Amino acid sequence: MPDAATEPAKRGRPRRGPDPERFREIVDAAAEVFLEKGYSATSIQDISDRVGILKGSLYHYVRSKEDFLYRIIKDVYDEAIDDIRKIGEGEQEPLARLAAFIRAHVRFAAAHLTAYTIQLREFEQLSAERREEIRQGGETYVEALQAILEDGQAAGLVDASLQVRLASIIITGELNSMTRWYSPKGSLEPDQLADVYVGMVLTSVASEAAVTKAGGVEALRTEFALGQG
Amino acid sequence: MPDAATEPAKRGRPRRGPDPERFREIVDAAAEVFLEKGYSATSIQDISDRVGILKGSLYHYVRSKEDFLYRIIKDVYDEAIDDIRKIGEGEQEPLARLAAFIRAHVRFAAAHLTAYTIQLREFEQLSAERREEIRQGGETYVEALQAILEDGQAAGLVDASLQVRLASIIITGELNSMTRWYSPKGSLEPDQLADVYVGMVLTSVASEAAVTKAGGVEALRTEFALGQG
Amino acid sequence: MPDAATEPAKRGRPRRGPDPERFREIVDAAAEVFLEKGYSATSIQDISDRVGILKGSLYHYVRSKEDFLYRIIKDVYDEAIDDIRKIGEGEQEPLARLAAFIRAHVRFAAAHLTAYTIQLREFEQLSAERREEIRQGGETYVEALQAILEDGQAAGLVDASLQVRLASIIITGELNSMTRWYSPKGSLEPDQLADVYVGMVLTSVASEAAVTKAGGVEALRTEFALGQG
Amino acid sequence: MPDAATEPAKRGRPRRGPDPERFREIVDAAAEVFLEKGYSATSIQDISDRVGILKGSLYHYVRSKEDFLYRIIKDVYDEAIDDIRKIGEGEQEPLARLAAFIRAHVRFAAAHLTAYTIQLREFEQLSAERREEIRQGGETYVEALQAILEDGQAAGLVDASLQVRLASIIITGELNSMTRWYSPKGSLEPDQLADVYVGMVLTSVASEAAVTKAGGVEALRTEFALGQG
DNA sequence: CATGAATGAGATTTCATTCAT
DNA sequence: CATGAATGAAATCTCATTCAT
Repeated sequence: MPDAATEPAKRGRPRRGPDPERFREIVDAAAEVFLEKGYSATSIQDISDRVGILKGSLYHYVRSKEDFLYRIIKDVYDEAIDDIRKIGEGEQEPLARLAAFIRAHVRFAAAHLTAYTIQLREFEQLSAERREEIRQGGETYVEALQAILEDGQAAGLVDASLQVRLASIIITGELNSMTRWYSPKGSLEPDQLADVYVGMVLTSVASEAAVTKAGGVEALRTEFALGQG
Repeated sequence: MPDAATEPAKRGRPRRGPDPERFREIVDAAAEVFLEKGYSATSIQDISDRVGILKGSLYHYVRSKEDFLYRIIKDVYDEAIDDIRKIGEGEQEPLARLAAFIRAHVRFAAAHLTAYTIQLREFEQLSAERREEIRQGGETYVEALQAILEDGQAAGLVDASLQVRLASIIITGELNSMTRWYSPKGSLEPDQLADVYVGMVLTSVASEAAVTKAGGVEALRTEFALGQG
Repeated sequence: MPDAATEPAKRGRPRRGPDPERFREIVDAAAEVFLEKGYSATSIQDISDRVGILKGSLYHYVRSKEDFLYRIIKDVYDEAIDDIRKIGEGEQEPLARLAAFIRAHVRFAAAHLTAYTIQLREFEQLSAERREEIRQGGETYVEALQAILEDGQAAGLVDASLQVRLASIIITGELNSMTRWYSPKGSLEPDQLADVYVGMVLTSVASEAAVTKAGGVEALRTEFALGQG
Repeated sequence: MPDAATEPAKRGRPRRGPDPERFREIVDAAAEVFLEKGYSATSIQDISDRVGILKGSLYHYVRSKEDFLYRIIKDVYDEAIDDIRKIGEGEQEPLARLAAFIRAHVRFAAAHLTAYTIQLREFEQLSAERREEIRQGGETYVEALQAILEDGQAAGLVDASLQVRLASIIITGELNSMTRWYSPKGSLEPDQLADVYVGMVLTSVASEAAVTKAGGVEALRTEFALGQG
């Protein structure tokens, strides 16, 4: 995976590549502006203003405006994929795994709020080839969720009549929608938000047996909570 | 609400403005393109190409590109507000009202998929004044939802420990996220989707009492379903 | 031969196409500047200045700077090909055909001096696809010349030991080089120049027999001359 | 001839300038690229890529892009002038001198193909001062040729009715056009090509007397040939 | 010598908008 | 109403050149 596509401005032979810290600084500036104005409505000028550099100078780091978007999205995407893989490696119980999945997602989205939001909003603005390349990343959130729900059904803990694929899509949308309003500057900590999500999602799919086992819906709703932040 | 801004090209002589059908046709074309490419990434050319007209000609119908966006959003927004007002006027029982609210939302979003999606995605691209003007429309979805949930808590049917404001935001996001994947061309009918949403949302907020009353979570999950479409 | 490639700015459906006279005016202006400064050294600004228009306005007529070059070259090329085809349709005698070919070439180059010069100089600046497309035009000057010389050898009028292919290339270069210095503003008429070319080229390839038949080299050198202009 | 302009980076301290071999290497790289893409279409990047160096580094050798062009052209030009001077110093007979001139030209062009081609094509891209400076080099090819032809007419060996100035220009164009197709990689040796040129050019200007003296055109055409290479 | 960051100017192209016909 | 030419501003990108390290 040499990823030559954005290896900033590698044309000829030499080039150790530019200072990676500076590069990150610049990509982060781009991300901020993309978040505020939207990718298409952002000009290269906007980015260079944010960095405090002339617009032409940005092309030291990147070959096109789209490269910025690509970098931002590729990076979160790769990390997100890693994250998914690790989830529930310990947990065997499906509802516990579901809870862990949700919490991981909320934490991740909160930790990479800017980039993750951009990925959700602007993915379609990437060129077809790059969209394809990134999508190959493998298993998606939806698929991972679906697998957990299926395990849950097999274990009798998830409502057997649930349309698992559809539910996964709905839950994913529910979780992702936090990017539309969540701010790290607010008083709501990621883990507190995760507690709420976990409670709502679990009860929205739990089987009768799961509810009973937990001692009722309200009990189930707090069973996997971390408590006050 | 004089709304002169987009009253298509009313200037100078006593003109009744252009053929309203043609106008709708053109605004719909604009909406299609905005949906496909995003507002900022759409050029006036793109729209005129879709209509089969030269770009200069569009200015007979509209005074600026933003007018298209405004028209599209204003129209759905107004209809949506009307819709909300009607909800549950009959229903007195909070969970029934919640179910009705959800169903109405799904139906509405499905019926106005393009415009509603654009409203969600591109609202921020409107000028500050127009955003302001539109927002004055009144009570939002979130507030309406919140009111229902509060009634539910008062009636002991919604989990008393639920953070109602937060839950309303989450549920709204969950419902709105259907615009990211739902297609009227698929085999899933709006009412079928609503059934699923209703089941998941209701159980995600229901109190112990509500569950018991319904005869268990699974029962509650289908209590307000319309059944097969 | 729809030739959509430069059909000026046809994006959507409609478009009868712009005023062809204005288009020609603009392409001619571009040709002038290309001739003076060279294609690569010419900016779109240079062209628009020459036309007396803003640079952006040029994109009404053309989709890229290269389109100008393409138009210029394609047009002369097509006419040149037509020209070649007609040559010597009457003449049966090889040396007469050779003389006619040379005269036609000189007249053509003089008549289309700007465009023909650009074609010779800047052909390589076209994109690979366009070069390919144009080359398909068919038989080239060199091939046409070669055919005439071969006929001449068969008839014993061209030196049998001549390397016909090589001679054709050399003669073509000799003829084309007039674009490097010829000016219609000078006192040398195209037909006078053609007389000189005809005399020099014919004697440079003539067989012993041809010379004898003409009554000597000097006689041969004037045999196909039109005389004073 | 102080020529400080490109005396590679001699400023400030007592420096002998950079390694001349490295300098030549770099200028040669520039020449290659100029030949392939044309001077104006070549970027400093292109050159530095070819050398395998970063573009900023080129400015250790040269003060501007034009300096490369100047170096290349100046060098061939100077050598070419030297070459002309030597021609025919031995030969007294005009046709022999003409043959020697042609052979020398072909050899020279073949030996310095890249630089000579660039000189022909890109001379006009030099600044006015540098063009002037170089032209002062003295007598040009055309003038040298013209002198030979005039001697030939005086000796009765060149067609008396020939417009000598015009013929010189034509022959020069004929010879120079070899740069448009000749390749040292092909099987045609410079001397073989020179044989052909000599034969064609001599018969194209020879007087009746010269032909008779040689024993016919065909004989004249091979009289000064070196034969198979 | 070479690097790599940056500059500043300019190149090509796009695009919303206007307007005479 | 529609056209098509044009505007004027801005957007993306290129590039020769400089310079501290």
